[in-house]
Amino acid sequence: MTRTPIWKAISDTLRDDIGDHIHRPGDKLPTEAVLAARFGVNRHTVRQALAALADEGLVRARRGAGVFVTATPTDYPIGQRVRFHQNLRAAGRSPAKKLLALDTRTATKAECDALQITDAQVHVYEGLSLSDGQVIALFRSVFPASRFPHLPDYLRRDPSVTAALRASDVPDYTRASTRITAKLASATQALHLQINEGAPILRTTNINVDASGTPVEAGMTWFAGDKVTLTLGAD
Amino acid sequence: MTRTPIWKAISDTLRDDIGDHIHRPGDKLPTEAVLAARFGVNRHTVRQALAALADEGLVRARRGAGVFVTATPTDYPIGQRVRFHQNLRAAGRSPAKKLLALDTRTATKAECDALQITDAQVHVYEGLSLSDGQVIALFRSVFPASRFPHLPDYLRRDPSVTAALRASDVPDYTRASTRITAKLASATQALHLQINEGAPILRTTNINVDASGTPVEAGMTWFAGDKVTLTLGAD
DNA sequence: CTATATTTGTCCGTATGTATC
DNA sequence: TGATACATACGGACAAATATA
Repeated sequence: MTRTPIWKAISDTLRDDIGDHIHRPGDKLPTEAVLAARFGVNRHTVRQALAALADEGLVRARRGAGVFVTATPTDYPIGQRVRFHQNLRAAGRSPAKKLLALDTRTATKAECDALQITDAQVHVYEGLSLSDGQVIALFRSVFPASRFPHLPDYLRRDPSVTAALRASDVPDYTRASTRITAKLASATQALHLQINEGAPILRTTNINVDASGTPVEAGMTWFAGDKVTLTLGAD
Repeated sequence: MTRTPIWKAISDTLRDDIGDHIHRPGDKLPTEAVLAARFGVNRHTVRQALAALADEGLVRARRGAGVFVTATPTDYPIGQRVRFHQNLRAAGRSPAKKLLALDTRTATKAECDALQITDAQVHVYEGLSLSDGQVIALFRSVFPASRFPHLPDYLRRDPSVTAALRASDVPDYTRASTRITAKLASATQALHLQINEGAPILRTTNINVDASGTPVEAGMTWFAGDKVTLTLGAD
C-alpha cells in the first residue's frame, strides 16, 4: 500500500472546495505562492496539484493573471419530477444523450418486481448523459415491452425518455422512488464515464410511474461522483 | 495498476445483490459449489468472497446448513423531515450515536453562508451514527452559537439533535436542502467508519431550518457506501 | 431414532505474479 | 540481480454440523 502523494491530497482538497462552491466558476484561486504557504509545501507541489485539476477541466491557468475556476460539478436535482434535459437546462448546462444500446429481452426477476409485471419482455435502453459535452452519467432503463411496443423506434429517433413515453400515450410520469448508494467504478464504467477505475460513483435506482401509479420505467444511473452533485430541495 | 481480484469481484456482486434485495435477510445464498460453478471459479475463491461478506456482517455461515443473509444495507430515508432516531426505528433498526467532539469556534466563510450569519461563533458537533451497533455514518453539524448558547450542554446529556433543539425552543425543524456526492474514504474517515481507505462514501451536505425558515443547523454526513442506501419516496 | 446426503470448515498441497529488500 | 515474503487462485481430502428421508 503506497500512501497518497502530497500533490494529490492538495488537488483533492481544492476539488472538494470547488465542489462545495467555496470557489465558484469564474473565481480566481489563491496564487500558487499563497497555496504553497498554506499547505506548507513547495510551489512546484502546488503546481502539480493545479495541473491535475486543469487536466480535469476544473480550472484554467492564465499566465500573469492567475488560476481560474472554469467548471463546477453539475447540480442534478432529484425529486418528484426528474427530467434530464429540463434539469440541466435549468442549471444553465447544455444536455445531450448518447445511445449505447437498445434491445429487447426477457426481464430478470428484479426487473419484474420493479415494474410489477410477471415474466415478460422488456426494452433495455442504455446510454450516456452529457453535460456541456462532458460525460456525467451512464444509465440503463427498462420498460415493459408489452405496453410500449414501439418505444425503441421512438427512442432511436429522439433519445429523450420523456418524448418517447409521450409518444406512447404517457403524457406525464413521476418518480415513485429513488435509492442512492455509493460505489467504486468498475473498469467498463470507468471507460464510459472517462474516469479512473475505482473512482467514486453515485448509483441511483429509480422507478417512474404514470398518472395512475403504474410503473412505466425502472432505471439505474451511475453518476461520476466528481462531476455531479445530486440536490434535493432548494439550493 | 493491479486489477481487482476475482474473489473481490464476486463479493461485490453478491453485496450488490443483497443491496438490491435479490437476496433478502434470512434467505439462504446458493451453496458454495453452486456459486463456484456459476462464477466459474474454485470453491475456495467463492469462500474468500463469502468470508469478506461475513466479515462485514452481511451474511452468516452455518456449517451443514448454508450461508444466510443477516443484514441488508440500512435504508435511510431523506426528505422534508430527516430524523436519525425516528428513521432508523421505523426501519426496524436500533439507532445509537457516539459523541466524538463538541466545541465552539469561529465559523468559516462557508458555514456563515450556510447558516446565514455573519462572522460569529458556531458550536461544532461531531460524532458517529450507529445502526444495530454498526457504524454507518460520521457526521459534523454546526449550529449558530449566539442563538443556542446552551446547546452543547443539552447535546452532552442527550446526543439527539432533535431533543437539543427542542430544549433550545425549536420545537420543529425541516430540511431545506440536501446535496449528495460520492467520495472515497480518507484514512481518518475509514478508521471511524470501520471500512477500508478508498472505500466508497456517500457525503450529504444539508441545511435544516426552523418553522420561520431560518437555518438552525448546517450538517455534513459521511455514510459508508456499502452500509447505507439513501431512499427518496416510498419503497 | 437412524442412516444418508448435503453443506460448510479445515487441512494438506501446487503454482503464479507482485512487491520488497 | 537474486532472495524472500505475500496475496491470489486452484485442486483435493476429510471432519463436523445440519437437513432430510
